[in-house]
Amino acid sequence: MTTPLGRERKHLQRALTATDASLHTRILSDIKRHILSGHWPPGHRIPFEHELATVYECSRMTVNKALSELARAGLIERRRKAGSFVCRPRSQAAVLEISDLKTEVEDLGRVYRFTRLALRRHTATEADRRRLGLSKAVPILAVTCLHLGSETPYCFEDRVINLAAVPAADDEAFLWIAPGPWLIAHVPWTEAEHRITATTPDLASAQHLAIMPSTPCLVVDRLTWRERQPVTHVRFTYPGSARELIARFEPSSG
Amino acid sequence: MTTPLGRERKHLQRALTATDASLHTRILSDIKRHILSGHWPPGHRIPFEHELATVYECSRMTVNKALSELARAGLIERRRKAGSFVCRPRSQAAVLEISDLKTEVEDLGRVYRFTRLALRRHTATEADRRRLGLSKAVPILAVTCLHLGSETPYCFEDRVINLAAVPAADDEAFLWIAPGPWLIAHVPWTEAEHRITATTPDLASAQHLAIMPSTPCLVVDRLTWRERQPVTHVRFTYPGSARELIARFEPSSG
DNA sequence: TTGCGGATTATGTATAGACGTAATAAATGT
DNA sequence: ACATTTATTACGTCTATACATAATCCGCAA
Repeated sequence: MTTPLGRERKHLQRALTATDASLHTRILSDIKRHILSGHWPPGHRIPFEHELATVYECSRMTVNKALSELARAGLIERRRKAGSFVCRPRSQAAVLEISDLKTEVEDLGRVYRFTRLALRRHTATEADRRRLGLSKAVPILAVTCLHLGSETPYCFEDRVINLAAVPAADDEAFLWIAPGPWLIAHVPWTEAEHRITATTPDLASAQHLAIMPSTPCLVVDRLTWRERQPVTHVRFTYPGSARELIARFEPSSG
Repeated sequence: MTTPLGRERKHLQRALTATDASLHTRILSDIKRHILSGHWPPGHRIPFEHELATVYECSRMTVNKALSELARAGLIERRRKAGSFVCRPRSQAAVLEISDLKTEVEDLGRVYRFTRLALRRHTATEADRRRLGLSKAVPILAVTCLHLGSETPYCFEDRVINLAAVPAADDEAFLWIAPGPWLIAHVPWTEAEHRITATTPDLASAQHLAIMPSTPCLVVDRLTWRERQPVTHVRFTYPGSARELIARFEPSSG
């Protein structure tokens, strides 16, 4: 029977579940398993909150916590009165982990080193403004760097920094710390947009990377904002052979 | 004063908050704003749950819901007894939205069409097994397609499907529906790994795309599993000029 | 000074109940 | 037959409380 016994029942549940973490975690992974295995196909209505609460002998709030997380993860869709339904998989999405270059190079088992090439402070030219999506001629800092793996050119970095957004960058020479890590440490939180293309390198890149101008290169453009204010634009040019961007996608973070 | 007035106080709160959604949503976005603006820098301890509960005149559970979400989003870190702290930004990560090719082409304002080229059913060769990460010689389906934008070659698709994982694919000719959309509709949920590289195209790709073999191409390799079982491997080859992968990153989904 | 043990405290999990909200289904009137 | 109202239902939010858990703080002793 389902007489409400409160705390007493909770302890019973604990004893039975044992090994696993919390109850709502267990409910969550149970449902996730049903969905991932295909046992509950897209469109299938999963049991109501009160039904699951009865099955797991817990309160509706506990079930709600599990279902809410599944909804935020995009595995289920919840509709009032109707119930909760398994979503159809999203258009393929992938989380592209773009760690910093040091980690990247060292993951390949090579020794990381970078050299700062040019560093120039000036007011934004038309080209700079276009790169940053700015209309005003703010002061900017232009930096170029070469990143090496075991003394072999690995990546050419061409960056402009909006000094109006990051005044502190003006006091930095970027000889001991690369612009990327420095910015991460000094600009609290950012939004970013990445553009990934395959092209032949421009002359400067080809020269610094010591490759033929016809070598296909992977070019990653990153524009970073903070509170809608453009902070920095950077172009990374990798010789196509040197680099693979790897992205993983799983339905949920669990 | 902070006399507990329960429901009465809740209605007062509603009146004050008005415009916005739910209380825990408002608490969440308030805190997020503090972090994104840099007002609360990384490492900063945000107010305790009970403090926020007092400020917002609500119960601790409501604050808990907001803080839990922020923790799951990676904006804050929570430590028992110590409190909740603003995280330092993750190594740059980006959500790469790889929608289906139809949408992709139509977003460029062109008319989508695809043609199926070859379709062959056979047991997995050594090369196929390597592509899928299989050790056994299962039956597979090999398909090649050409995707066009306004009758211009846009992308060459070279795919193998593990028929042991998706037997139903054997009855499909892929003349009216492309393999990608068909699989999404028939394989419920999947994990995937993407590899993105820049290279010169192989002969078949260059020929079908009607480009010079020296043209830099963006190559996207996608390996898809379901419950750890390899489902399909596909290689998309885009002429570098035709394609940009765009990825956006924000600290949280909100 | 250093190491250990207990008190303190913030978060983590769960509950039972309440009311709001939106969408469906049923009953009703035209 | 169709439109409109009403009732039902399941999710959404919030409360007040309880106890678990783990880390820190503090005092005491070696």
